[in-house]
Amino acid sequence: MANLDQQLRFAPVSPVRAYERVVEQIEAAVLDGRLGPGEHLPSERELMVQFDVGRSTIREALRVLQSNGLVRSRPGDPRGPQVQPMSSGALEKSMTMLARASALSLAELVQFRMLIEGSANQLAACLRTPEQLAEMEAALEEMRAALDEGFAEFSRADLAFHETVAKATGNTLIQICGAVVRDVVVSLIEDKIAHAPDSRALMLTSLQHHANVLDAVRDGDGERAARLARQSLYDYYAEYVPEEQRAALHPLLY
Amino acid sequence: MANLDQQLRFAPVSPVRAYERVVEQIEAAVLDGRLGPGEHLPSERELMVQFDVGRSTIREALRVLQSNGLVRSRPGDPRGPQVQPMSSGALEKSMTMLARASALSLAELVQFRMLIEGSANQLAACLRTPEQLAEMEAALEEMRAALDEGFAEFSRADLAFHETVAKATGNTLIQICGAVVRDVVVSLIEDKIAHAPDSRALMLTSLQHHANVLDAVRDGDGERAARLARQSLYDYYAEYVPEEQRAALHPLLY
DNA sequence: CCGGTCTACTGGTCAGACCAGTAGACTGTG
DNA sequence: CACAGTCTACTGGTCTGACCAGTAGACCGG
Repeated sequence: MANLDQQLRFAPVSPVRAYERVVEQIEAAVLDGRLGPGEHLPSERELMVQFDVGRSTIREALRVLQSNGLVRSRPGDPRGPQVQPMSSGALEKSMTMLARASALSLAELVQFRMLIEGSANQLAACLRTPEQLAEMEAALEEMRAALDEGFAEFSRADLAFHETVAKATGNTLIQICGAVVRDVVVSLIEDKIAHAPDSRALMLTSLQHHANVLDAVRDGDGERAARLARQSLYDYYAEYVPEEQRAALHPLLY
Repeated sequence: MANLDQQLRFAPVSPVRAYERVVEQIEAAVLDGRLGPGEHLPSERELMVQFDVGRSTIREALRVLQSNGLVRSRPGDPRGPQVQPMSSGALEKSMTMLARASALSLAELVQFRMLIEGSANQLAACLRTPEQLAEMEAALEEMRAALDEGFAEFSRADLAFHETVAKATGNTLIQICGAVVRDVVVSLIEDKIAHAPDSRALMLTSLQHHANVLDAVRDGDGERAARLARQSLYDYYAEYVPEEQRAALHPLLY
């Protein structure tokens, strides 16, 4: 009896639906490479005889696969559903969902962004190619040009700059996490900044900060790039973070 | 005509399917908090009159939502599909997929993990409460106790230790991203390590590394904790990263 | 060679049916 | 009164069969 309590614990059993079996098989075929990007699955009516299930079952399976970005159905295509090239779209979507739904405080988001973008700049400073450096210079120039076109335009150019840096790291996860957390932070805060009394002054100091970071990247000084990037994020957002949570951001400024 | 070429570029038009509209609406309701975890949607037959579509359309929408982890349908439940608490399951799944399809290299994953866990230790060193420090000590003790219970058990204790550190940062995103990337990295590599000729030696050095990191955390020395954490991850995983990609990890070791 | 028509398919949607499973009301019993 | 069993009115899972709009490719007339 002690055995039954301590060792022989059973897991709850859940019925396996037919459409899940279909998903599994197709998923496995794609992941094993038996079905490469660009290739086509049989039509729904053909799949339904191969799997020996009804069309609705096939369709539900295809819906799941489609929402995971593995296949795409196009009405009228006589070749059937097409296997899509691997993309990080699903990852980005689920990450955005989590960030938007789990009631994250601004402090957490800014802290995370400081973490990601700091390291991104550090890596970019050490790993960038000359072409990538040129892209960053161009992105900074875009920001300067957007100064007179209003805050919205400037903000777009700002995001583009950060994206260029992220791309230079060569790390997909940094790009995705960076993009997601940037979008969420901006969406939480843009109104307040746009209506700030001296938004032009804000833009100017922001531009200067970006220029300083880019200098460090140009010099290949990863540590300085990271420090400056974190510091400028802090300067930009700290005032919107409740004072009692602001201390959590300080350990990242060394 | 120059106008048409340079400015008036049209985007490809894609028909919006009915089930997508249904997904959008329910998704929005969940994200806005109008529908909280644990609450129930109307039954499929009820939804089908509310949205004025057929049942198959409703079902395909629910399949998508279910595959994204937002709702769960249970046959026979008279209350209808239930909204699920937010979980990182979908995120983990899509990241695992990408990794298995080799759209994510091990180098990227390890690099990202070094980044996250380095900063996590840095924050934990500065922000931890005495209780959290005690939890980490306990987790390390668990690892020591697991030394003789085989590699699988040791690995579990290892992951638990990292989770404790992540929790001490107080940052949800760090916890989630950390957990996901840890799981993915481990699942990619565990066989190779478990069958290593001297897995006990590996465990011993790993234990020592963790103890060193914990020392730094105890001292409140964030920078040292970060450096040690990154270094030990590098030492642990570098040999499995193809040599030509290993250089991308070095900028994080300063 | 080329623009239009035709045809045989595709996926998207709907209606209706059946089944197995569930929760909660109902029942008869002690 | 308490409680085990039955009943009932639902639920979601699946299948069938139908219709429509859209597409690709064959076919055709110029």
